[in-house]
Amino acid sequence: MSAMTGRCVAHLDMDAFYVSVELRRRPQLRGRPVIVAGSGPRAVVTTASYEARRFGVGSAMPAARARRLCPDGMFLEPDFTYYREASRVVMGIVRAHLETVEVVGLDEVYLELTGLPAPHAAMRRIRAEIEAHTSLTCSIGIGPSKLVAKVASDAEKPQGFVFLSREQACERFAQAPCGLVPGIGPKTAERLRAHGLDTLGKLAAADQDALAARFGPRFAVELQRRARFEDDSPVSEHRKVVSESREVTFDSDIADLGELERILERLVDQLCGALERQQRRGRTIGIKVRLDDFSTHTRARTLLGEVSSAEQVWPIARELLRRFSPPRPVRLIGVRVARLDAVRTTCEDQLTLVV
DNA sequence: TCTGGGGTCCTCTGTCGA
DNA sequence: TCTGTCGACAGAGGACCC
Repeated sequence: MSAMTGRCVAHLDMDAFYVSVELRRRPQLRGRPVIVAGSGPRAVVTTASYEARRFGVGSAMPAARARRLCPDGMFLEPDFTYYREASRVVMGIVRAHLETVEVVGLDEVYLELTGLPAPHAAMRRIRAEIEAHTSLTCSIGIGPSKLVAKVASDAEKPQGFVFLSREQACERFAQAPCGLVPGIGPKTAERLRAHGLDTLGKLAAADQDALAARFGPRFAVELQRRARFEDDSPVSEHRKVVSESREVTFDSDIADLGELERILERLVDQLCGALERQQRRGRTIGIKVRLDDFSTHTRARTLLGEVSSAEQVWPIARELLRRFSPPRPVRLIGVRVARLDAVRTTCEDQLTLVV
């Protein structure tokens, strides 16, 4: 626990979650390289078992590439209904032990432990209970902030249990690439590398003014704070859902506007059906179009009042598409309703409602 | 061999009214 | 009355996350 502030946060991250859930109902696959990925020509890998990762297979990789890297791998179609149910059980166990939990996706959660008499023991109990009830394992990181806890939980996967102070995190990851830290993605890491900042230690020690000149004053401060593992963001149970969308990538590109309109109308129906079931309404209607050169274009219109029905959304979405008039074949089309009213608030609600 | 789906947040730019 | 500026919004693009 941090001596100065007394703050204590845990990050609990399920190990190869989707694959592990699949292995419960297909135990004969244990020990084999298992890859959860879509089956279409443009599918990507959702999760790979640790055995598959040894072949170089990783999340977000095109499934076609994964098949080449790991031809004997067992490829499974994602079954999100099944994963959501498993997640609900895990999160139920966590909530039974602790009050302040922030669910991030199906397989990870931040926990506020500040004030607990024995936070480490509490986390070991939670982990044991999850494993006993679900046969699923997780990794746990504990630190004085969400940032330290998150990086600590990743450090010794699977089944890790890592406790670090901020200072220990700085020391342990000083030689690590900047992209280790959440919020520094591939693009930013590459830009940093181009300026000689290839490790978190170098970024943490970089000259603030020089950094600001290259990345802008605000982003520079944020980058350096992350490199120094400085973070005081709260574990917040209530996250406002501000938009909802549906999109689809085609197996092959589509140039015909009439066909695009028919597909967009189906997406509008799906989205509006979900919104109406949730009794949610929004003021901004948007479309998204990805062309065959992978450039992404969005068009949006904000209305005076809130809407949710397909009868209201579809004419606007259609007009946005017609006005954009895709100049090249289209590989993805999507529709979005944003500036949603504030009915549903927590991530958990969102996860359970979308089923 | 290209690159999902569903989100959030940030930045830049243009517009408009005070 | 003219001009500049400031803030709020909206739209678009992009980075990032799971």
